[in-house]
Amino acid sequence: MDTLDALRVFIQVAEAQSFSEAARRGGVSKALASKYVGWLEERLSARLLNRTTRRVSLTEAGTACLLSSRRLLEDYAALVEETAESQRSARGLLRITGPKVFGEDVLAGVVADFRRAHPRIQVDLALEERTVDLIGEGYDLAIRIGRLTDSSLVARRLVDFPYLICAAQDYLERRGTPQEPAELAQHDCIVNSAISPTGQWEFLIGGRLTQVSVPTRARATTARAVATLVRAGIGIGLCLKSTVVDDLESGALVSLLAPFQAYDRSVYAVYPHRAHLPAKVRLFLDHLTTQLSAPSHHSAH
Amino acid sequence: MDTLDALRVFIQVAEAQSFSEAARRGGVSKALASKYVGWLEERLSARLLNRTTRRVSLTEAGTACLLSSRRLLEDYAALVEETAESQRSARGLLRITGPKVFGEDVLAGVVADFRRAHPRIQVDLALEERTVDLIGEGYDLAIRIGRLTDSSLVARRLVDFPYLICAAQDYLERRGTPQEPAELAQHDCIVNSAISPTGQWEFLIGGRLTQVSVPTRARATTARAVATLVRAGIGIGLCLKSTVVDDLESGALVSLLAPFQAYDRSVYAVYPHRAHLPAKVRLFLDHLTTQLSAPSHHSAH
DNA sequence: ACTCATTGTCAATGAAACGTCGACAAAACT
DNA sequence: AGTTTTGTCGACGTTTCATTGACAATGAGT
Repeated sequence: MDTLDALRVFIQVAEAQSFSEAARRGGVSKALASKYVGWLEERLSARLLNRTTRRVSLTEAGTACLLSSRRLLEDYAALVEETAESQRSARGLLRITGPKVFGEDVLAGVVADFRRAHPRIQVDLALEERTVDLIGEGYDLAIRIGRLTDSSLVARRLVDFPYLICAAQDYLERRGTPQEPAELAQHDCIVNSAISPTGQWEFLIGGRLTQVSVPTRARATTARAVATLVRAGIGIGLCLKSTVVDDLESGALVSLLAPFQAYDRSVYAVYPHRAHLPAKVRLFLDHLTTQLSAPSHHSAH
Repeated sequence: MDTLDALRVFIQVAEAQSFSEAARRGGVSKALASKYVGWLEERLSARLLNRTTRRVSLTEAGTACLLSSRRLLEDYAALVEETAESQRSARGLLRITGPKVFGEDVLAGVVADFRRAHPRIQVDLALEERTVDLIGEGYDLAIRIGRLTDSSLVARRLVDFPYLICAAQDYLERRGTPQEPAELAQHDCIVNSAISPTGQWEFLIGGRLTQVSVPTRARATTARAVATLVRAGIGIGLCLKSTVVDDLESGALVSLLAPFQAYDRSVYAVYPHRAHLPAKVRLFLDHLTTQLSAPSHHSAH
């Protein structure tokens, strides 16, 4: 028995001066209208309407209640509207957190674009390596790269970053082709320091994810730089697929150790809950998705 | 599922920053608190609280909603208080209707007394012979004399006015004692024009209420005047018992036709409903009861 | 005065919630 | 690693819901 519904019915009855008429207008049975008013009267310990079978009139308490009720319902409507507005409107502060490198290389650009499209949404982009507590620190969205730990949060995969172990054809002719990760120890490797700061590569060996230390011949901080070094025949590199796909087709580069290859990163957007996503978050997610599927951004990281 | 209850729970959860804590304070199960908030969110199509199993924090929509909710609940409390006040307080306008003669003789005095006791209650005393429509015309109370027609209204008997057919001892010695109402035709009768304007008396004959026309020797407008005429031996009169009780004891007057006697009037207070009687009405009813049981008023009518 | 339609309420009834319990996974603390 | 506490979910028995039809009271139209 909802108090607000009861007030609504009471107002309608008072205005129509009739239970039957009010019931017809309000789409309820007259018995229910009677019950609602009776319930309200019981709750307020006051008779609101005097009624015979033919006539309905307000008591003094009813008159007072009628005025207050109208105001109260208006206030409630305002509450609903206000809440819906802050839910629906493309404004307010959008707090995003993400890893530093990806943030600087990609997110910053996306955010700048987004702000042009939605100038009334303030964006607060916090780039930190640690995994922040979304809810505890009040973030709307986190960008995470790699595999996610289970949690009560919702993750949406934005874009995949498939990697391949590659080497130039002439390098392999000179040094041979490794058949297992362990054989990399006899090779020269080119390490992307952004994703392998410790000089280790991830492999799937015997069904287990294993870190393998590789001899670092060269380092680079971007996927494109690594690809360039690999093409030059300096060594074997863990390459972002999109940067070397043409070389693989032409045969200049060769993919190695495919069965063991495990380093596949994806970019996830993580947010607190799926239902009733605020407009500002939804808009940014859409923006992020379209921007990241555009190939122009694949070069980074 | 009461919207206001849901808002209350939501506020408590937001303030306690915890469902469990809020549930403990509010005396509900934590499962229910969770449901209330969920229901509210569904209703507002907005997530109000972000929550993990350990932390609860307000969303932007939740912040907006929290402020509005507090105001709304305060307004509702004010509504309840206001209504209760207009119900409970000894003030406002009290509209009373009643018959003219009784009103002038008795009610006016009672009302004057009442106004001294409760100066903040305005009394509107409408004296009309017709039976007014309490509810249609917005009266709080009607004073009715005699038998009441059945209705949806509530009647409270305030005081009885028992009547007796009486004659003086010496009149009966001269003219004989009637044994049946029909024999009154051979007698002289004294009629109270206030209660028998057509010169008819009411008798119970053979179990049926019957109007009997009596020969009118004299008329008077008050019960006391009738009693005086009867004492003087002018004729037989329908006397208010309280005016002649002393004469009956002394033997100066004799009661006649007691088995047929039917004219017994009572004063009733009639009001729309029993439950939740407003204070002003209840106070006046109490006042009326005590004033009318005081013997000083029995003389009139 | 009599009929007749309409009013507000009540009792009965099947349907749909309500609120609690126990269980569960996630998270924080020891 | 073990333990406690958190928010949520599913299931269950109970309560309340909202409709229906019946009823007395009432007023309008003969």
